[in-house]
Amino acid sequence: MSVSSYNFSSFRSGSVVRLAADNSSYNAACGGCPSRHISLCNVLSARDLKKFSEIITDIRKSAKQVICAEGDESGNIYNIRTGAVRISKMLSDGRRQITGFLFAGDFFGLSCRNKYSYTAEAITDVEICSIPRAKIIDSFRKFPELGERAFDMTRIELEATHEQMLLLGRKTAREKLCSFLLAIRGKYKPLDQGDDTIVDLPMSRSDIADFLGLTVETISRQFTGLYRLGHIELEGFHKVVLKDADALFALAEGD
Amino acid sequence: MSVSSYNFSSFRSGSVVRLAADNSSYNAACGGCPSRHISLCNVLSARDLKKFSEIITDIRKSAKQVICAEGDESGNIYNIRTGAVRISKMLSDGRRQITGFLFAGDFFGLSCRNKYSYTAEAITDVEICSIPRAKIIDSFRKFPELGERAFDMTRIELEATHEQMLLLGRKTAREKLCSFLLAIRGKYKPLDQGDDTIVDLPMSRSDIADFLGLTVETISRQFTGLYRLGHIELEGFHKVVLKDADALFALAEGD
DNA sequence: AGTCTGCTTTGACCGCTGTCAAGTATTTAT
DNA sequence: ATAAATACTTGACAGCGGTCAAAGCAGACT
Repeated sequence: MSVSSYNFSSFRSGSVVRLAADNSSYNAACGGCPSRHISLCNVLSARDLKKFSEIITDIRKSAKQVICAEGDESGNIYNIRTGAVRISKMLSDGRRQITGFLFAGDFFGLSCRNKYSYTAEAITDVEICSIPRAKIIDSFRKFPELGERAFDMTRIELEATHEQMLLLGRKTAREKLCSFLLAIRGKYKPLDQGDDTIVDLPMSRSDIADFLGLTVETISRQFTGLYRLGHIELEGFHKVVLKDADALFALAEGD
Repeated sequence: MSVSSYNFSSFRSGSVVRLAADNSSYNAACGGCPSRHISLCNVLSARDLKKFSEIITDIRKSAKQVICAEGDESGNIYNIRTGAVRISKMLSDGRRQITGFLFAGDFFGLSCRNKYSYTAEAITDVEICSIPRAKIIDSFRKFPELGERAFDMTRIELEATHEQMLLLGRKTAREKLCSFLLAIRGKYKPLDQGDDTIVDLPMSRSDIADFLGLTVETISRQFTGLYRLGHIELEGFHKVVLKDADALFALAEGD
């Protein structure tokens, strides 16, 4: 089964993705996990995974539900099996910054001490697994390769946030949207159709705005602008066809 | 010897901070290190530190010199012993985003794979130690507490970048500058003088602008604005007296 | 099917911050 | 010390993106 079977277009329907059990003896919680091969835990042997799975709780949330809230006691870390999640921070007057969109295989909740420093909400229906913080930190000691993998993933995330800071601080609205479309495309490598690439956007315009430091109206105008230039086409609100990725790439950095 | 002895006001002169050797038998490279107690390596025992110090090279750079450049092969990670460093990324047309200011005890260069994804430059004269990537990753395995400490520091940095994304995407110019002044104050806990707090800013106005996603002119106008409100006073370009930290705090979040 | 509700698009206008330019202060070099 | 270069401040003006308002669209629920 290939990775692309799990790109996020596959769960937009909200239906539950359930793999047929394979022939291994994994604990049910992890054995059938559709994101296992791209998750934190993919470094564990079958034997270690079974042990590891004992500390895991399965959770499902439907779209728009809160998974954890800024300020809550950060008792658990969460790993996404299917679906899309947004991570956000708010100012007291309601201004919101989305700091990341997370998908199958991504985890969150580790970069906090006592309290979550951000809110995580389900964008689509999601399946996630929850792991007590104290226990996963134990696991990092028990299974050093797991700790290394978590560290690696954290470093990759840190690099991505640096790129996003460049975007937020220095790019124009058009550059921001082009960068975003390409980043989403790159991250989930959706199927190519001819020369065009179709990108699924499970999040709303307002989510995109709050991710890029813009308003909904500006996002909408930029989508229209790119359409008029012939670089994209819109199929409903949540699908974008990239007609000319090279042009988008050029626009993304102001060249 | 307290941490505050090493707050960054102490090296603004550019003079070399050198501690009297203590009575231990540390290797010279690390034994006299003025940032040892706040650095990565502070978790190592005297014995382990001695071993660890064998892979370290001391480096000095004077202000404005490049330590490593975006795109260079990322062979080393760097730890700051004294001085201030700026980390930045650039767009092809020269627009720059500073993603962080680093000081004694901070390290950089780990969150990259083959190439550095950012440029690091000395703001003041600096003393840094350089450690080959491959060897420090080895050390993480040999001294697990060192790896955990690096992981912890990386997670703290990641949380800070989330806060900075909120600032870049959603705060006004005034809110950005107030947040910045308070963050610098909080980070280095400089000496209080009466009720006022004096904050040292080794970086230029243009560095501050590129850190906050603004222009030099806007930074300058905001400094003047805060001065006219009576919340700060300027002592030369590189010292700010916070006359009313509470007011700044309120302004930092738009309350 | 039809209505409702929330999401998205579009338009008109405004204001914050950027741009350009000139003048002042500070640092560096001689 | 003096001169030159660099850094900072201030002013006038412009424009990008925000705000406010209204209309179009799509999915949800009877």
